[in-house]
Amino acid sequence: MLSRIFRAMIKETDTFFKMLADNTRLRCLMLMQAEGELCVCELTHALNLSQPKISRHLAHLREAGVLVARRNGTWMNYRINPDLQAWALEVLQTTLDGVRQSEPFISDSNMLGTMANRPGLACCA
Amino acid sequence: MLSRIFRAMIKETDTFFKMLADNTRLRCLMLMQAEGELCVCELTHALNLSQPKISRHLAHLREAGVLVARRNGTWMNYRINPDLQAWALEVLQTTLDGVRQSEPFISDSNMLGTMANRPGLACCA
DNA sequence: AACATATATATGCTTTCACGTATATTTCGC
DNA sequence: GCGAAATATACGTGAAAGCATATATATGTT
Repeated sequence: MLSRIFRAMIKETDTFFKMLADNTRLRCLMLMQAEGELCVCELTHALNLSQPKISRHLAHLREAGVLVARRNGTWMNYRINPDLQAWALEVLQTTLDGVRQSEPFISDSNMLGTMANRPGLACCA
Repeated sequence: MLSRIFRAMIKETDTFFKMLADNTRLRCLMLMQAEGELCVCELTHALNLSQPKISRHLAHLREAGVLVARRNGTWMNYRINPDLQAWALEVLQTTLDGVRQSEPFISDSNMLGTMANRPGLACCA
C-alpha cells in the first residue's frame, strides 16, 4: 500500500511562521490543535470575531497548507493538516503546551466549551 | 540564591512568531541556535546580505526580547535570549532540527564555517 | 587627534497585510 | 425553485514592514 509519501511541504520555512504571526490565526490554530476539527461558526463564536474575518484567515491558512478543509453540509470543517512536516506539527504542539494556561487560549476554549448548538456535538446526541 | 525568577516574557505569543516570519531573521536565528553567539559581520558574511539589513533585523529581534547582545570591542555579539519562555526555546530547537538538512541553512552554515578571520575564533589560537 | 573597522540609524520608497462593510456563493429543507 | 443558514469573496482603505542607499556612531590603534 503506497500510502502518503509526500508530506505537505510548505515552500519556505518562514511562510509557516508568517501564518502563526497573526493573533487571530494563532488563536484559531491553538483551538484546533487542542480540539481537532472545528467549523467556521465555532471559531467565530469562540474568538468573538466577525465571520468574514475568521473565514478569510482560515482561507489563508488553507492556501498555505497549514489547514485542510472538509465540507459537511453547510458547514466547513477545518483542521490542522496532518501531512505537515513533523517539525511543524511539533512546533504547533509545543506552542499549545506553552499557551494552554494563559490568555487568550483559556477564554477561547471556555467560549467554545459553553457554545450552544455546536454542529459537531449534535443537540440530540 | 535567588537566581533568575523572571523569564523574558514576550508580551504576545504572536509577537514571537512575527520575529520568525521573515526569512532573513529566521536564517540568523537558526545559525545562532546552531552555533551560539555570533557577531554582525559573521551573519553578514554567512547570509551574504548587506550589513545594515542584518543589523536592523538583529535590532528588531533584540527589541522583541528574542536576542540578547554583548559588546566585545568593536564587535557586537548576539545570541538567543536564554531567558525566553521554555516553549519558545523549544520551538527554536525543533525548527532547527527541521531545517538542518535543507537550504538555506546548509549554505549559510557552510559560509560561516569557511569564513576567514572570524572574530571569535582568533587567528592565532 | 586622526584614522580604520564594526555596527547602528535615518530617509524615502514600495509592498504587504489586515480590516470593515457589503455582497456573492453554497447547501439544505420545503 | 425559494428562503434560510453557513460560508466565501470583493472592494477600498490604512497601517505596518521590508528594502537600498547614505550617513552617523562607537571602539581601538597609532
